[in-house]
Amino acid sequence: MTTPVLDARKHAVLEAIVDCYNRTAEPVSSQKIVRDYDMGLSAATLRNTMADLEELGYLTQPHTSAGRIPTELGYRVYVDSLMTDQKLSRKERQFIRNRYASSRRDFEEIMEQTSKILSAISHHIGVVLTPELHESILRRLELISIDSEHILAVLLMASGAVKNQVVSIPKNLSDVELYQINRILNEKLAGLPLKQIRQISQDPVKLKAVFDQHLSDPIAVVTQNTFALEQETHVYIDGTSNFFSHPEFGEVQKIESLFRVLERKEQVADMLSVRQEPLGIQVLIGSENGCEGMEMCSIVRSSYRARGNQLGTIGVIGPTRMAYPRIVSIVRFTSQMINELFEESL
Amino acid sequence: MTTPVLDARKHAVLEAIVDCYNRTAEPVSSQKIVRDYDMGLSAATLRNTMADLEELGYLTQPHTSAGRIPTELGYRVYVDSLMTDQKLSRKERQFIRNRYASSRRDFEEIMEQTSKILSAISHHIGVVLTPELHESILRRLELISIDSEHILAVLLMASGAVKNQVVSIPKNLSDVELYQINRILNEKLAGLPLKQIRQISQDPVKLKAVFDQHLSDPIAVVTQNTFALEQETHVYIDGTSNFFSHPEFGEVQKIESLFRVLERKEQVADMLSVRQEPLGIQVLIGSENGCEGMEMCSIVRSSYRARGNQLGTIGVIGPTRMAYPRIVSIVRFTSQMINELFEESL
DNA sequence: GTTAGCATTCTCAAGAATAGAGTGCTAAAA
DNA sequence: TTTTAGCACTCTATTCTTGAGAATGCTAAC
Repeated sequence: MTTPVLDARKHAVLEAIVDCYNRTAEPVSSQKIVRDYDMGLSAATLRNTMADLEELGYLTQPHTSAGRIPTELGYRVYVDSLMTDQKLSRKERQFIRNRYASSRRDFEEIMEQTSKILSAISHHIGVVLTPELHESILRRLELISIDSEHILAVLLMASGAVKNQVVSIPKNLSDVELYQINRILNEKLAGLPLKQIRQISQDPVKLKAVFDQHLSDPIAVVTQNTFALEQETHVYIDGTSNFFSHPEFGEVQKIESLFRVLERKEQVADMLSVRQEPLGIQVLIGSENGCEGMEMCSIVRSSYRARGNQLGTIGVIGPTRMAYPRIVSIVRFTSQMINELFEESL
Repeated sequence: MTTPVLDARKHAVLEAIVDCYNRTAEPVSSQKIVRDYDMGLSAATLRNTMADLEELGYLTQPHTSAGRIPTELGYRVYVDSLMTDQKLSRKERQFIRNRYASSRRDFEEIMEQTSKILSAISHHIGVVLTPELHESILRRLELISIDSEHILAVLLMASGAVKNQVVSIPKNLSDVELYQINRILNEKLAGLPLKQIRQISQDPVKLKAVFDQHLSDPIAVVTQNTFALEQETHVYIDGTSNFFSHPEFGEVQKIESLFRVLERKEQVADMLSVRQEPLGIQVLIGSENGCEGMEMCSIVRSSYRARGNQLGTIGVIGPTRMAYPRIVSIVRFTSQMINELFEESL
């Protein structure tokens, strides 16, 4: 990371402007800084500095006779090198802990609670992505008879996730046979990632190799139908209506484009999902999220580790003008909490 | 039902106004009716009739020199006795059938698809409520070991719904014991409604009566923990962003109150759920839904029959100014489709 | 290098003027 | 008795103007 070519004063002014704008949602004037921040400089001097910062691309003006607001680049510098860590208060940490403590400990409940907690404490949108089903490791499989043509396959993942799948079966499969198949499948497939199981199930050669002398027609069919799963990530979203309280979304069309995106869960998953860097906090500012209609939103996200080292993502979506230090702390603390929850319980 | 005290002309005028307002979203003037509807009356005569209808409470004016719009009472009359059935076109029926045909046939998928279909074809919000878990009948129960302290209980309902529940168990329960318990629970409890099972599980006397000589401490504990379910209805909502296209929601605060309600699934469930009249279409106009913040919305709902006679609800939420005949047809046809799906498949 | 002062630019809110839509009423026609 | 034409009246929505206020950039002094 290259240090931005900004002297101490420019840093200080940029920080003040970001801070002030985040609080007021109004363009920041030189006067305002003189009054609210003790910089030991006159308004005229600040104006000069602000003009410099604008020329460098860190600030912009809505119109000639208005104050300045940070550009995306300005926020970038702020987030990368200016802002100071702001720990959550004891009260806030306790709030999060309590919410988790008072809910059940199963996978789904943790996911759902997390999105609720994130939105409740950040006052923005809380999002949780489950680990990709394909990457998940099968821990145990249970086949339950429904009728003569269908069974319910219950896939219990190492991550703690449970996936139900209705599967068509060859007719006239007796309970005993089903039980046998169930036993063999567990024996041969438990412990493998779903992706791999799927490859096996679709390749007769591999099937033969894995199941050896146990392989039979019914086993092949059941295996194939059970693991014909789509790529799948569950997306939990909460707090969407928090966006109505932000003044920058006072016009319907701005909020409309946002909501249209949020309704497409795949798009949300795309924005949030962490592929390259596995751990730690990431901040996507404005158009960096690469999603049309979300240019005025920033995302703070972090991966978490479910059981079996499965990686999922949590995140907060808010307006570009968000209190980054605070939101970063919230996301960091919450992802740690999830990691702990998965380690200790279940 | 009492026939409203309206002569033929008043009926015709009211119908024309409702129809016109629903298309244009603008107050309807006497001129407009003369031009668009062939009533054989002059504007002046229409004005007299409209004044009468206003006095009777069926119409209102936004301001003195504006046209008329229907009141809730006006819509009520229109829906109850004026509007004519409008069958879905072959194309629309085919659209719905195709959507169902190209999706899996399991319970969850049907529920989710239905909310999507409803919103896609109505251009409003599609909602689906699953049958209440408490009313559902247990078809089969499967206990799957997770670790020494937890099992996963899979409840397969007669309706086709599946409920997963992580259950704490007494330590050191062997696989064989678990299997035994599983067998006995199925033997004794399958076929009973969850509500009843819950009562049994919490009452030592009833437990003893049901399980007879099979009753043991582990069985009592597992039963109790497995069926300690909350009252639960799943709510599937789709198409919320359709609301942005309606001109009456041009201001943020109007749409805000709506979205705040939609985020509370319990409130949506309350509005939709049909308690008294079990079958058929119901139309709730404006404030009739009894939900604060939803006064400008109407609801068209219908119950459906899942397997085992479990009743759920589907519905469409749209602005009070909606095309009632069309929406009613959509909801009616879709609920029939679901009934068929549950009868034939799975 | 910093600051005070000032002309300049632009927005926003309030007021005034105007056009247009639609009504209710009255008196005539059917 | 019912219907209709005509017209005065009311209210909205749009446009334009105006003035106040906020903030700036620039210049000249400190």
